[in-house]
Amino acid sequence: MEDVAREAGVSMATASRALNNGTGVAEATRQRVLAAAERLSYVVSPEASRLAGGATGRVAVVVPHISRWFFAALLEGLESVLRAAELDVLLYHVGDIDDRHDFFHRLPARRKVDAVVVLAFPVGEEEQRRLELMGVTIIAAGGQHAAYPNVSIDDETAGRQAMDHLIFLGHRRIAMIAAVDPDQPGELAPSGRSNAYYAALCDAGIPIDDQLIVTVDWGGREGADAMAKLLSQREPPTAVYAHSDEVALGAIRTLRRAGLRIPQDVSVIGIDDHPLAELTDLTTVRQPVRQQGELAGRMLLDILRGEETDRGIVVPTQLVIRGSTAPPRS
Amino acid sequence: MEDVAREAGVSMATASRALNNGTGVAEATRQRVLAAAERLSYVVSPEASRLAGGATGRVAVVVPHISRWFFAALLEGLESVLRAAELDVLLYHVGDIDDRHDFFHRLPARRKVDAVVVLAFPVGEEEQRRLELMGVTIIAAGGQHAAYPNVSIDDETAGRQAMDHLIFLGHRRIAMIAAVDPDQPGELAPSGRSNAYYAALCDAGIPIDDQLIVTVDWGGREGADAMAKLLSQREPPTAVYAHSDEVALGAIRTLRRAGLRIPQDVSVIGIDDHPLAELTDLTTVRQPVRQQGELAGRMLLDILRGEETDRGIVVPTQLVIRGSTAPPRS
DNA sequence: CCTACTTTCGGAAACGCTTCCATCACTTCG
DNA sequence: CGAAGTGATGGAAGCGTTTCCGAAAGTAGG
Repeated sequence: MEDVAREAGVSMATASRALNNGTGVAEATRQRVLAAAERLSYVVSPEASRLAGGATGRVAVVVPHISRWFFAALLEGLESVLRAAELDVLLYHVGDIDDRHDFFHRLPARRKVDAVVVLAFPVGEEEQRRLELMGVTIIAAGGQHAAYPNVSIDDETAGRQAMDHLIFLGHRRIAMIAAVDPDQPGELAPSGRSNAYYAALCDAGIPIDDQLIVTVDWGGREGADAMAKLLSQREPPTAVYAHSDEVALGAIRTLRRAGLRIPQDVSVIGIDDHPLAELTDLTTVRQPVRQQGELAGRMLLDILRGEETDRGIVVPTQLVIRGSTAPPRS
Repeated sequence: MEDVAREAGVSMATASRALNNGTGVAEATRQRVLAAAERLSYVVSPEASRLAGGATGRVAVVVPHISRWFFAALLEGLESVLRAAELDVLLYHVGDIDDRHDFFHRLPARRKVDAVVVLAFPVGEEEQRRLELMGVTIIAAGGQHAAYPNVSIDDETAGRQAMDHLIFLGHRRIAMIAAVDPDQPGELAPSGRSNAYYAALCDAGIPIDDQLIVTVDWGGREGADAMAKLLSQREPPTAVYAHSDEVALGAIRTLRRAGLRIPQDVSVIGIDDHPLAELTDLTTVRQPVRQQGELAGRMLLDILRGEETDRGIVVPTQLVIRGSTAPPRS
């Protein structure tokens, strides 16, 4: 930086101010400094900057399951805008509850980041307070947490879109395969996707049959198992509403093995619009995942800059009708 | 740290040495310092440490496509061991060639990491030299780059396992859908998976028909298109060897739409053993993806510690026979 | 008992930046 | 025309470590 200052003919103090968009620097001077920095292809040392009281230029992203498409896509979107803003992304995978505790226990002590973005999993009150107390910004994406700024879909609306489609087609015996994340207890409160099931059925005047509701751990194989359970009943459903595409795909596999045709014998609908949903001709409710990541990134940028911003964005979902749903055989 | 030094009754210099496993510190003194640090729950400031010449405790992971299962799984494995070793993971998504150039252009200037792990994509000679020159360790995972330490599968062997299975079943008219990454040109050299096709056919005395080879961009939809192209020929194949499961899944979708049954009319085999391969009953060649990430992490740790280590691990692949392959109709 | 080493440890100088405070050249108003 | 602002700039003190170098203390050999 010394070189830059000299090149621009100013002091280090001024150079620093210019580089950090600080106030009290004549526009002309700033341009001169910026030009000099460019010429010398200079970049501030984050270490020194942070040490001297500046920002780290780093944000931590906490994600429960990297290898699941949903999280990866969210991450991809987030990373793209963060990187464009010259921020570095620190990745933290918190698989189970222990990891999670560990993360929230450690990070604060080190103060390595300016902010943390939590991808689609609940953060306890205490954990949140702990972070906020030390001035780390925190935002969420892909899950609804009224507690802090976040962007997500409206799970209940998405669920309704799926359920209403099934009901509109004429189905009355509709099963639900609810998925929960085994590693992330806490949000066991009734999820929006489940509520949608009850509400839709209620509005349509269809009685609720507990037998038609199966709750499993999140995943394709689990979805397959759930479907098997559903098929073992006296009066199997004519349609299945799965909380996610992966689960739906699992259900379809079981149905196929059972010799049932889709959608002639049983209709199946999922949520997410996983890339493979298109390939497998699965009807689903699309949510713009990458976009949620991007929006979260922009929101974070705004907050970091101290600008006003929406503290709760809900992105729309949309029914995508493909070949896995049809009216029930009459 | 000052507090710790005082608490232990030594100077800061000694405290620092003790904390960093440096030499020239009496064992008793070291224990005293460590105890004091523990008592005060002290952790070194990474910023200050780095600024003064220590290591950053950070490693950059460069990945071309976060949201593809393969890369995400690799990343997950890598992250797990790196994190266990107290290293932080900086994530860099380099989508296209520009990003990539940008990355290699910028990172060195910042010196923010101790090492960089390149996930499954080629790095140019010059780029490599640039990194090595400045003392950043570099290793690769998920792709074969003899240039530096790496862990991967043997693509040719994997391809042979797939092809040999098809040939063993009696297929002679076998198509190949080769996949290339549109964003990462450079490795256009014949891939191991393609070589396997030629070699297997050659060994079996089956003539090669160029019409049966289609090269497409990587992806399910592209696989579907490729299959359509294959089906538009006078004499379509009885089996399809796809370079990856996603491509295979795309091919299957086209086959289904064309009213062809799998595996009775056409056999399809992929490579990777994507989680959805199991759900869709796709025969494939499994490669341990997460494990490759973990091995790469360990290898990096060894190198960083200055220990001897294998500089080229090849993990085995394995044929997984499911329902998408069968002998051809005679 | 003295000299020449070998260990162990403390002093202090970086490391590259931010920011408080003082300085200085102008404006502006009475 | 002078006093009181106002905005731009420079000087210098940290920020929390690591590491070079010299000093002190202990060991061994002569």
